[in-house]
Amino acid sequence: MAELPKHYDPKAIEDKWYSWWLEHNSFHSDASRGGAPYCIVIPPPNVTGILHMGHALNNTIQDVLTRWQRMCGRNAVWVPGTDHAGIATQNVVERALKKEGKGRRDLGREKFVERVWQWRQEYGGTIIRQLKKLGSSCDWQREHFTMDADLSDAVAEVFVRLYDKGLIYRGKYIINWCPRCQTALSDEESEHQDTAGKLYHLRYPVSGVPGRTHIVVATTRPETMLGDTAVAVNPSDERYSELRATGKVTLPILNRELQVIADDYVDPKFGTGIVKVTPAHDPNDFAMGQRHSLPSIDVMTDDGLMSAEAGSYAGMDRFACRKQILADLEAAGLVEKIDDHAHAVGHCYRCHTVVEPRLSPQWFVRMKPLAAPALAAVVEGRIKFTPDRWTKVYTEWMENIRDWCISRQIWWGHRIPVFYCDACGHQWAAKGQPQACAKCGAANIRQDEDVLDTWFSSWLWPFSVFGWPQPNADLKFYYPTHTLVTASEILFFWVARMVMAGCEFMGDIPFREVYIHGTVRDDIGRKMSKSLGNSIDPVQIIEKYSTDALRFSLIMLTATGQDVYVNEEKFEIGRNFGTKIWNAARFMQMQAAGCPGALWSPDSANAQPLSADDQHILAKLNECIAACDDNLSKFRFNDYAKAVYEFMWHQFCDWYVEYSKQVFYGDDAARKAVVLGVMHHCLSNALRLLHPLMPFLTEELWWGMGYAGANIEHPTSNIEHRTEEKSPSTLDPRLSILTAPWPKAAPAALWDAATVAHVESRHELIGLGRTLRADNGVAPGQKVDFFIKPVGADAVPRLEADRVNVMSLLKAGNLTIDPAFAPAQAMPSTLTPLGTLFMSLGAVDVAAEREKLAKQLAEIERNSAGVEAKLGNANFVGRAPAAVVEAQRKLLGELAEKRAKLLQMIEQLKA
RNA sequence: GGGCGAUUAGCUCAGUGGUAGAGCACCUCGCUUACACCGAGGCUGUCGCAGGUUCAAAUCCUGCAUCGCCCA
Repeated sequence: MAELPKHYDPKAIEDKWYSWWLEHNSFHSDASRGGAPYCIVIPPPNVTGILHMGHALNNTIQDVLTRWQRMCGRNAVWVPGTDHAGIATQNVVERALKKEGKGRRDLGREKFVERVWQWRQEYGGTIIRQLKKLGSSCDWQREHFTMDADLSDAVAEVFVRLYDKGLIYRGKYIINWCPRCQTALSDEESEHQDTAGKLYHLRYPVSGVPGRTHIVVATTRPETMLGDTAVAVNPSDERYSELRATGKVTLPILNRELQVIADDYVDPKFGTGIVKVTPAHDPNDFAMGQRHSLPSIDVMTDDGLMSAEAGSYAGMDRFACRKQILADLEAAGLVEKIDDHAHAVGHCYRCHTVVEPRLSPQWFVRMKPLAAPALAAVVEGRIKFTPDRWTKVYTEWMENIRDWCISRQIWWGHRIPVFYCDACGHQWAAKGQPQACAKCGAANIRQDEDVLDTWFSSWLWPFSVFGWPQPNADLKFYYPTHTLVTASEILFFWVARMVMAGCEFMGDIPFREVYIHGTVRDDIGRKMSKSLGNSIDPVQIIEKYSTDALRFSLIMLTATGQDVYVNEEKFEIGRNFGTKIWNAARFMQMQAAGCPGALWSPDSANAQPLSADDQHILAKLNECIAACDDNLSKFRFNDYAKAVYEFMWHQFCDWYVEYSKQVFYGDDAARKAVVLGVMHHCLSNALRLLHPLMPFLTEELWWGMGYAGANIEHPTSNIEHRTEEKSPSTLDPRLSILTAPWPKAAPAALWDAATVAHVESRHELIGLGRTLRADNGVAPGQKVDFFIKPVGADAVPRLEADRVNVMSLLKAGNLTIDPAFAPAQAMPSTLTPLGTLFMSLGAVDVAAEREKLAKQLAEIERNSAGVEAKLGNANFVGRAPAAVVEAQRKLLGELAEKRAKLLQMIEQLKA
């Protein structure tokens, strides 16, 4: 039996187990296996993406849930895949083309799309490889891509259905235009950023109103004035009644006459109460334009330059034009003033270029009818959000839903399945490639040039991955899925729309619960981003600290639904914990040689009596199991992680392993077998509890400690570590910890509550004794004598039973337990729940000891006074619950007792 | 402008009505035969501010401040 290295070395081990799992397709779920399904579909990462901390957190959580449910016996599946990220991917390939001196139009649509596919074959697998590195137990046999044939079929099916239902329409509306990507964006894809801009107050010349030479309008985008077709005032605003009646307003520079309209939209209290109206470049102005039949003049081109409509500014960049127009207006004395003005400016979510609100013909989905059932699903509680506050965000968005612009002027994506007949003008939507007009039969047809928003395929993900629209067993078994795990950023983009699609096309919700986790930030709270250079690469963390460490640390730090602040050193938490467990296992392995024969197990509980410490650790294990179940079911992942950490590190290693040394270093073979058996029981349970978080270390030890046998409660005594020297390919995959049963609470008959409480008190006594040592400068290795004056005679037997433990952990040379003990000389002492503890020292600093005790006495008297005041308050005694009053009375009694003892101890110091 | 969240130990955060907690950092001591990626001990808080409800408030209510996010 080779001794294990002191430090756990994850490198070889993590790759080894992941390959082993893959080799046996261990993550695969089959509907035909039946059972209770548990299903998660991954938020498909962008195919151009590389793993960042947000992914690491998101996918660790999904993996924790999947592994947990799998161990609980559910038929669990986690469906992975990527989305085709239309704009982002097209951008990447266009950039590559540019290096060759070419543009996409040089290639033509067909060749370009081919080129994108080629790119995806070569580079599109990065994020998937990284998800594997993260230990994700995805069913890789079910990996999907939104551009795959079957998922594309689902997209076409959905489009045609909505089109035929009249829920898809094409029209000219104000949309968000990205001049760099040269495509329309949905409202959600335009990210508003607070920008310190200017509010320009411009004078427009007026004639026909006595005493008025001009009006003043304010705008943040002066270049759009070239598209003004009116000015507007509030109908109730008397200041401008004359202007409306007889005034003529002229647009400066272009000298176009502007209509003067009255509209309730105008706020008379804002600015001068008069606004310029540019129907082609502002959504509100567009609406006013519709109401007043105003002409719309688009003064820009697709690439953000000024168009021919901009007169002499034609061909200028929009921001250069802004400067020039201001200069020209200034020269003409038409700038009244310029104020600083903070406002939110839309930016393209893919390239961060300033978005231009612009009139453009696009395809839209009518959302109101789709939103109604999706809203009801959440309001009626069929879908639950965690944290709950997102419910409100969701419902408010649904209630104020706006139509969804789904067309994009790019080539990479699902082409809109709408066809036009040049012969008869018929327009229709169809799946596949029709050869002739559906109406007149003419062959002269063409397909719409635009492609669909990527989210138009993602919103179908929870059922398209199961083969919809083809009816099949998978769809029936796995849908609705169970849990959706995502960050808040895509609540509207994706989550809300999936609910709509599920309700519309499946007639049922897509998932039952949505867990929304926080954003990963750097340690001063900034979002991690490449441009800030503050991102921590999870792959590098894995290299340095291991996957298990990354996962554990990340989860440990993530309070439910709150943002996570990370810096590199925080990943030491997970690494150190892994090493701690590794060494505990190593310790057990070392003791195993001295313990031949049958070990204790819960089934053989009657064969050997359990000591107080055995009972205590078993009770703690039970608490830990309960805490894990409770916290996991409430998405409190950090509390789940803490529960295992606390049990393994503090209860198991700090106390139980320390106590056990006295047994192992002695010669009571029966006791050894009990203690080692209890340890195996604890470790085998803890490994299983920890497996969802640290899949690799736990699998390694599962086999290494011999738990992977048929009966995990009876590990063989010849524990053998199967590390590098044994190829896992010889191992039976059915025995993997992956499907080992999730721990269940043990029968409470294994321990006695009073005994467990006593052990807690003993822990406290030992802690206080160690403080005595430290306070009095006793070196850690030095043995000193201790004396306990127990609280009562009945405590004596228990303390006698504790003698070995107390002596070893206090490094006591001698321990005297005596209810009548009175120190013959000055001794440092302290009150413990089990009695007064004295420490023998040659020379005692009486003054210091007295000062310490006096401090304690003062504290107790202060507390007593507080409690007495409470109990003296008739209102408290009368109105507080009886149990609370009783507790205070008891407390007062205890304080009085302590006080008496302290006084006695101070008295004894004088001796 | 509207909404949401945060404000507790130097840092990151738990704690939702009954005598303030964890991890990390820091300080002291110790390489004791599982582990220095360790062990033992210690220090640190008028729980953002101001009112209110209550016998009792970090916790509930109101207002304010600061920071962050979302939506206009």
